[in-house]
Formats: sequence, structure tokens, C-alpha cells
Amino acid sequence: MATGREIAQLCGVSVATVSRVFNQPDTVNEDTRERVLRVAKELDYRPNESARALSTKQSTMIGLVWDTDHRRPGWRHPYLQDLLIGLKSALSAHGYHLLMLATSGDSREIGVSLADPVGYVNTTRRHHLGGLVLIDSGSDGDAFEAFAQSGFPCVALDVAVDGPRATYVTSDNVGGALSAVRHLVGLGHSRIAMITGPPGNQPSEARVSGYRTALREAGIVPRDDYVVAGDFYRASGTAATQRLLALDEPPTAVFAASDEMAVGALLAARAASLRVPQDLALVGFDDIEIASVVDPALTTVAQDKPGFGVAAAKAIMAMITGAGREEPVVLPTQLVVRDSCGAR
Amino acid sequence: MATGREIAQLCGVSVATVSRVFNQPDTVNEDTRERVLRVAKELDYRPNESARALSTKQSTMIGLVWDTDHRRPGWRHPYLQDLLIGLKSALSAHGYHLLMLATSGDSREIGVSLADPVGYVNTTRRHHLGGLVLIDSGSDGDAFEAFAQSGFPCVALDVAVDGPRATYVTSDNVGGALSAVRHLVGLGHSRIAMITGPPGNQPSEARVSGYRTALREAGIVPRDDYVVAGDFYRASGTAATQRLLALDEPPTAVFAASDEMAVGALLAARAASLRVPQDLALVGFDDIEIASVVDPALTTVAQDKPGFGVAAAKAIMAMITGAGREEPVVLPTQLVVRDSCGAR
DNA sequence: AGGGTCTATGTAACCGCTTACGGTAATTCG
DNA sequence: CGAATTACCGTAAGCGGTTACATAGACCCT
Repeated sequence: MATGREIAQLCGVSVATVSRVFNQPDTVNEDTRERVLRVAKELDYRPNESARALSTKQSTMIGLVWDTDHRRPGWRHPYLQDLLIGLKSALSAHGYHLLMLATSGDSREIGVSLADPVGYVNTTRRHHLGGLVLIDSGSDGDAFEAFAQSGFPCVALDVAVDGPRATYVTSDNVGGALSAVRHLVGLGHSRIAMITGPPGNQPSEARVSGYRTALREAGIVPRDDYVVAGDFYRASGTAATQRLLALDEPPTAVFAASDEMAVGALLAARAASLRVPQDLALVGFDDIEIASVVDPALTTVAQDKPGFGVAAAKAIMAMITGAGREEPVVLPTQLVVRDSCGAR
Repeated sequence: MATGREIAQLCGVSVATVSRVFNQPDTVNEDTRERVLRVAKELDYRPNESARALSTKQSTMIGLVWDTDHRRPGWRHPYLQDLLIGLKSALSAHGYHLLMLATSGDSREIGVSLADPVGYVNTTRRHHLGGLVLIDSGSDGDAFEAFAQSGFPCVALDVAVDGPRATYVTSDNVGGALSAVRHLVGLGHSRIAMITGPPGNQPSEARVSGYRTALREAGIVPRDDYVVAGDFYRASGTAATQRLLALDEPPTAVFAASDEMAVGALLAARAASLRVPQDLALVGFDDIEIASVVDPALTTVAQDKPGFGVAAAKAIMAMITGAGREEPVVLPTQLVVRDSCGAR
């Protein structure tokens, strides 16, 4: 592995000049610059990142905080892979890498836990990370506030955070819910129920709000007994649907805040010998892979999955270079009409 | 951020002693050690990772090579999330982080592409990474050989590689296929076809081999026209099934090398008005989420998803500390009997 | 008592790169 | 033509650790 010093010697210049060739190219004479570049190329020189980070107090890495061994075992992010793809490719364009921060750990204690962000922030400092991307695992939004306050560039996904250099990206959950419920209204439904996510979850609450607005808009008075809380998991969708079907005046349509719960609802309907969509129309949220494959295929609100990653990367990079906070990003959603709503 | 020097001054010792307290605790007097530790704790001291890496030429990071903008667009790893969870948690236990290496890139050129691993290897060197984990995206196995030859600790997933400090972890694909096909044989089938993965893909070929063995074992002569190539995608499963059903003597059971293709087969069967499993029995491979949710629920061979990550982490760590190569790891598979095979 | 060990710690070089500062030669200007 | 810029580049001081080597007591032995 060639070092800057070697290049310098071979070129008959000082290490400072070599460094300048790569960092402030215009301050060095064109001839020497080319000479250095040529030799650097021959020797396949790459500046040592550790040394560079040590010297500049700035690495080319972004930290990813993603709590996995979580209080919600079995929870899977609905579109982690697409998100990572978007994130990675957008960061790559800036020459940045993604460092998945370890949770909990050993004596040198790293991440530790979201309840105690100190470890993560320390890791951020120790590695001179450029910033942090925070992935919500469904219910740790409040924990993110501490990160946002740390002063490091932070972008949270699906959780609104505030801080000197923090922002977030989220889907247009209100709009998505609006379009879903409007669609059901347009199909003639008036007894439309909703299965929500866990209380306090921001996307879920936004979806509920969109649901309510769409109903009022249609002159339908929202009924409290038509809004039942789930937790994004499939089983809760089943349970919620059972409760809904047991009402004196059961709904004819259900809007679930996640596809998983919609699938759960589907199972409940089947178990109750109800046909979907004829007896019970169903709309979900997320457009996960499963949605297109269940029978009937699920009508759902699709999110811009790689868009999350791309937007997060852009925001982080903007905050790294410029030194302020960025505007939150709201990604558009799109209603994907399939069979479970009865439109076909 | 406290530095070692500050600790040293406050304790009236030299920086060397401070460093020793953390790296060779037994070489320093107990009293001073405790004093240093106490002050370090008060100041919330954490050794700077960049400096440490620069000095020791060894960071606490493992690189993850995962080609996303791939020649196979739309390809999704069947269980990336579980794999990452396992990987991350096992690495955490050793105080290591996972660095997702950027693909392609900018002037400082990072990853570049799997076809040209030089970039990745350079990044590995520049960051003093402890080793590399290589995730197969379905068809870049041969590219991994170059990594394995680099001399860095490497563990490939689902691809057999060889190198001075390289190893791999894979499922017992032969065994999994064996159990799947034996199961079908046990249900009375003798006309059993198989849809394979892309040619050259190692797990796929192992599954084919298991399939053949199971047939012979049962006294059934494998027929070439019963083995049709897919590419792991759903659509190829549909197409393959159509070809199979068009045979003079169509199979009564199909074993697909991936769940996605099994789902594709299911769609083809439906389109041909065949009942599954009565007219056509189906078994898949992977046990992805979709498997349990399609109708009929898919019988499939489950892989130990987080186990991949855990095993990879263990192997990497073993190669980092000890300096040799590790034995390849073969994870057990398990047949999950659901409805598509007709056993119920 | 003098020499040899062992233990505990300090000294200083080094890892490889960045950058403030200063100097020299070439260029510009009055 | 001398002075003031300007362009270019070298010197050297970090960045924050690690570690080989040296040193200084304390202890043990003959």
C-alpha cells in the first residue's frame, strides 16, 4: 500500500504537495500535479482513511441506527431492503459509506440501546461519522429526539424530530389515507372502519387523521367504535377485525394502517366466512410484496420505498456540507388498486 | 470529547500508561489503573477510533459487499433483513460494526463493481477493515473469488469460495431438496418436476442434485424434460410451469428452487385451472414471508436466516483473531409442510 | 554489598495525512 | 528598476492513539 510519502519522494516533492494535489488541486502547478497523479496512479495510491479522518475530524461514513433486538420481537421493517438500496446508492454518489452501528455490546460499549443513545453518539464521535440515519422500528420515535439534539446531522425516517441539524423524511400518510378512504367511499361504502398502528406511532396517527378527514369530507360521521388499535402486526389485524365484525352494525369496509394487518383482516374475514371484497372490502398500507400475492390481491397505498433512502441521503449530505437544518421531506404515496377493495 | 492526554494529566501519568490501561491492563499497577479508569469514566473518555485504527492498522469494522444496482434489476434477497439482524448482533458481541461498502461512485472511486473488485479491496485497506462479508445476489458468485484471493478475511454467503483466509456459509441445499422431494415421493408422486435457479448458481445446482438423488433413491428415473431452468424470479416460475404442463406427460408435482418461482408456478396452475395441490403439488425453497400467506400456503424448505448472519460473523471473527482459514459452515434446513403439497 | 530480575512507568518515535505558516522566485506595477 | 503581489511549494506541527525501548526502584540472591 503506497503512502503519500512514497509518492512525494518519487516525484521529488513534499508530502504537503501530494496532499494538496488531492484536496486543493488548483493550488498546485499543473505540471507537478500531473506528475503526482501519474505516479499515484502507477502505485495505485489511495489516501488512508483512518489518517485522513484523524486529521480532518471527518470521515466518509454515515451511521445507521437501526434497533433490531427490539422490544417488539419478530418485527420486520416493511421495506428495509429497498430503503437500503436507495440509501446506499445515493450515499455512494458522494463517496460515503454506511456504517451499521452495533447495538449493545461489550466493554468498549457501543450502541447500547435506543433508550440510552449515549453509546451511539459516542460511536458517532469516535468514528468521526458525518451524520446519522435513524430507522424507526415502529415505536421508538421518542428515543430519536435525543439523537436529534446531539448536534450531529440526523435524519429520521417516519418520525418527526427536531434538532439543530436534524430533519426527517416520511410519506404523505395523510394523503395516502385520504386517497384510500376516498376510494372506498367512491365505491359506495359508508360504514368504513380503520385498524390503526400502535398508539403514539406518527405515521399511524397521520393515517387515522386522513381517514377521518375523508369521512367528514363525504358527510360521514366518524364513529369511535370503527377505529380499533392494532400494532402493525398481522395478528392484531385479525383480532381487530374480529372485534369489528362483532359490532351490532359491522363495517362493510376496513382500512388497515399496514398491509400486514390487512392480511390479518383477510384471515379474519375468511374465518368468518365473509367474502372479500363482496362482504368486506379491504385496503392496506405499504404495498409490501405480500400485498400482490394474497388472494384477493390487496388494494393498498404504496410508499416510495427507495425514495426514503435517497431522500435521507440527500438530506444528510446537505447538512454535512451546509451547516444548517434541512426541511423535512414528505414523499408522495400512491393508491394501488387491486382486488380486495372491489373496484374491479 | 476527552482525549487520552487529558486523562493522563489529570492522573499524573503518561499517555502511554493510559493507553496500557485499556489495552494491556495487567501490565499496569492496580492503583493507577483504577485511578485512570475512574477519571476516564468521569470524563466519559472513549479512545478515538480513527487514531487507534491508524496506529494499529486494524479497525473494528467489517465490510459488507452487497451489489445492489445489479444486472438483475428488481432482484431482492429473500431474507436480507434476518441476515443483517444476525450479522449485526453477532458482530456487536465482539464490538464490531458493519460497514456497507458503497458501490460504484465518484472520483475517489470506492466499490466500483463486482466485476472489478479492486475498488472494494482498496476500500478495505484504506479503512483497515477487519474482513469482508460477501452477499450473493444470485449470480455473482464467480466475482467473489477475487475477494477471497485478496488475503483479507472473507466469508461469502451461498457461494463456495477459496482463499488463504476465506470461507463461506451456505444452507444444506442438497439435504433440503432431498427432504422436499422425498416428501413428494412419500405422498405418492412419481412425476416430479423441478424448476431450477439460474445456471451456475451454486445453491440451485445443489438443490438439483438433491432432487436427482431423491428420485433415484425412490427408483424413479430423472427425466431431463422435467428439469427446467428458471432464474429465481416469480415470472420464470410461471413460464417454466407452463412449459411443464404442456408436456405430453405433465408432472403431478413441482419442486421449485425458490419460493418466488413456486408462487409463479401457483399462478400458472391457476391460469391453467389446475387445483393445487390436488392436480399439481408444489414445494418451494426459502420460506420467505409470502410462503405462508399465499393460498394454498406454500410447503417449502426453510433456511436458517439469522443463522447465516451469525455464522458469517463467527467465521469472520475467528479469522481475524486466528490467522488461518475457517471451515465452511453448512446450515441445516427444515421442510415446512403447509398446504401446497397436499399432505394435509 | 553488588549484580541480576522483575515491575511499573515514562520517553519518544511512529501511523499517514492535513494545513497554517513562511519563504522563494516569478510576475506585475508605478 | 525597486517594490509589491502572486504562484508555488516546503517545513513542521498537529490529529490521538500504540508500543518499542529505556529507566528507575524494589526485591532477591549469593
